[in-house]
Amino acid sequence: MVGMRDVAREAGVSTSTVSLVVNGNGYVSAAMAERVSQAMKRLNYVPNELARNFSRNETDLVGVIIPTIRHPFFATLTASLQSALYEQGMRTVLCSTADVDQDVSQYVDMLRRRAMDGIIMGAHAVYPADYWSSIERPIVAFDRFLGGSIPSVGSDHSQGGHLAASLFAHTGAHHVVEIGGPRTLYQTASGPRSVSLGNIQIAGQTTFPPIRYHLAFEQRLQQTGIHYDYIEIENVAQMEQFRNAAHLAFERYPDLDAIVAPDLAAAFCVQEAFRRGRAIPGDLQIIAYDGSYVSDLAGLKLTSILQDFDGIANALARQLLQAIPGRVYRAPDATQRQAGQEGTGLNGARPGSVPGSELIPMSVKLGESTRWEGSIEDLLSSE
Amino acid sequence: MVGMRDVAREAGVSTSTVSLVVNGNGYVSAAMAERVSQAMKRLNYVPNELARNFSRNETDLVGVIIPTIRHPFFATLTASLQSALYEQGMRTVLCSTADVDQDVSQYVDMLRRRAMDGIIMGAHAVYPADYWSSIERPIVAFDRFLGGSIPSVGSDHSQGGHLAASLFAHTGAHHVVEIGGPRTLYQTASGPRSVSLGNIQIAGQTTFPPIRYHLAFEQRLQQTGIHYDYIEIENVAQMEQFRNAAHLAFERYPDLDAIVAPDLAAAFCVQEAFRRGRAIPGDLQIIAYDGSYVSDLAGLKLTSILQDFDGIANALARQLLQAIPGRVYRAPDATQRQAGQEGTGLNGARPGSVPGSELIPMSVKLGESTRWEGSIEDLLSSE
DNA sequence: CTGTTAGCGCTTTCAA
DNA sequence: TTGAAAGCGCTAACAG
Repeated sequence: MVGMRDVAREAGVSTSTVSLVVNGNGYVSAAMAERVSQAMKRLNYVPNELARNFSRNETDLVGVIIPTIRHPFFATLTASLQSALYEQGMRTVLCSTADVDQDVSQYVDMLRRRAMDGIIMGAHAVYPADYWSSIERPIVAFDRFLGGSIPSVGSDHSQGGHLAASLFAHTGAHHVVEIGGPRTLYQTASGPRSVSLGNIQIAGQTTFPPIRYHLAFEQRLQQTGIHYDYIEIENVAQMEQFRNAAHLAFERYPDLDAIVAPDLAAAFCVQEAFRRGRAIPGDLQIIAYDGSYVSDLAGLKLTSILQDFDGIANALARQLLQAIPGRVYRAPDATQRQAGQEGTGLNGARPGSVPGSELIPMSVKLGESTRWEGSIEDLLSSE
Repeated sequence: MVGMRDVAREAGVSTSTVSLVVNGNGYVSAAMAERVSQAMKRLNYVPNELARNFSRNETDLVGVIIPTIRHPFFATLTASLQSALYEQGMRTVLCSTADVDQDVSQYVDMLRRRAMDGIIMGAHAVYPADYWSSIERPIVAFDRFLGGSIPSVGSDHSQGGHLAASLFAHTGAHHVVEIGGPRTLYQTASGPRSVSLGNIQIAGQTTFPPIRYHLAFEQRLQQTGIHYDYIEIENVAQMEQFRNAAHLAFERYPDLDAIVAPDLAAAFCVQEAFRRGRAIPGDLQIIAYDGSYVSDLAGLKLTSILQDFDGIANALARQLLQAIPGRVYRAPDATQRQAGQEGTGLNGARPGSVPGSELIPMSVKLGESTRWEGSIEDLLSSE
């Protein structure tokens, strides 16, 4: 293997000069640089990144922990993340826990051993807050609060919940069924505390922010007196559960006339509706929550509450880069920033109460599965 | 940072002994091992993987190059790949070219610089064969032939094409429309050679094996005298194109009564059909090719030609590991091997003509979008 | 601007 | 079974 010394010898310079040329940082005269470049070319020199990593004590690798890359939501988010990270000179190590049937700890250990420069944590895990804080390496959480000083980024789900409920409230829904994640995640940041799904309104943070969508949703429905029920999906990584939940919704609540569900579940609901001869949106309205491409495939264009995947990804990348010592976050082009926006943008971001946390605004894309004829602005102004 | 020397000092042994204990390979007395372990615990020692990588000249990282992780097909494949690689002690670096708007060469350079131990190449690239062979580092291709000695793994698409055509032939289709990838990839392994889509039958390899599906499909249809047309998708990474292709199929060929299409396109075809009041499968039959979960979401259960994602992933992982010097491939449990099998398994794998190449058998899952009432065995035995 | 030099933390012969 | 020691290839002071 031809190394720097060889190049240095060939060019008649020292290794440090070669290093400067390769990395293009320090001051090297043009002549010298040229001479070295020629030597590199002659010898077919390829820098050894392992040695470089070892020396710098960095890998430029970021672990992206998610439940499964199969799921369109996480696939879409991961695509945005990979792009945002790439712009910052970082590469993505895929860490989908359900796909490899592994605990999160495997990947955290890689972080500890410095195999990665940081981690974006977007999967469920059972560790107490001090597990995370004791790691003392760059970690940023997606849609969850891990512990004291670990930043968190996620969509503004209270806004999303409010939007969904408003749509139903203004289109004369009577019985809404919501399909969503496990209730065991209904906990406050101050410790595990189970929360009734009844009439209460939570103060403070939940450890699992998407739950705020449910709460806002519920609250808004109650204003209008719409009856609603909840169907729980235990494991987001198992697609079967989305189908089962959809089936259950129709079996258990024959009089339902409105559904909000993660778009995978929403797609199955469409199928159930077709099969049972329920007309959409005349007889039954459906809102897909998340807004991955699946909401476009489901037999008709679903109205959906969109997450701003690129916005989330950029925020995550920024938070992570800021947590890596010696790194600076370079903002992407303005043109790129807007790429994720589709449909109607709403409120600006509001800071969460956890340090470094960010809420990314959501938006609505009206499709064929709801009855609202006007614009979203119309809807909101009539609130 | 506490390193091996510290542990060695604490335990009163040499660093090499500590190394042996950490890696659990050499011969160390139980007492000594225990003493060292205690010391590690006391000092909270965490091995530095960068130093290890540097020393071993390995990273245990594999780059998975695909067009986009957004696409359900590649997401599913990547999930299987990640699992297969994890079992071999390798981690996955996500390299989706369209998501980061980068050329394949960026990732190949990483391979050259030893930032990864190998690459699985599943995206389109324009380089000549000698580009790939000159790299002289572990590379395995998915569904394409790159160059002389680079192994290739992919589904047996001629089988898939034959299956699809047989289904149509036996259910009285008259006008079949096929939606598929770019025709410019219709090249033989012996060099770029464009191939008419007319009546000819190709001898030899195409550089892009999925094309064989088209050829087999066409050939089988001709036996029955079924009229057919082809609609081309230029860029697989752009989902819009799938929708457009679906729309185009109905506009251009109003009398079509059968469609084969990648499942994303198939899903949009269902939507078009609904919108136009075409009854499925009575009036129009649809076969989804690939068989990712999308074929279950599309408003009804689509009949699909399935790729064996786990089978493909295991073969890719095996080929790659065998190409990495000093690595041995350990076969996964029998239970895991079958995980990917769904529907009806068919012919066994047939070796391709390129060294190290493998063809993974495909299968059929009958859904609601075709009219065949019997089993697949019935269908094939009536051939 | 360029060269000298001292590591980075671990693996791996080779001796003892 | 354990220890001593020589790197692995590059970076980054520091000196010139």
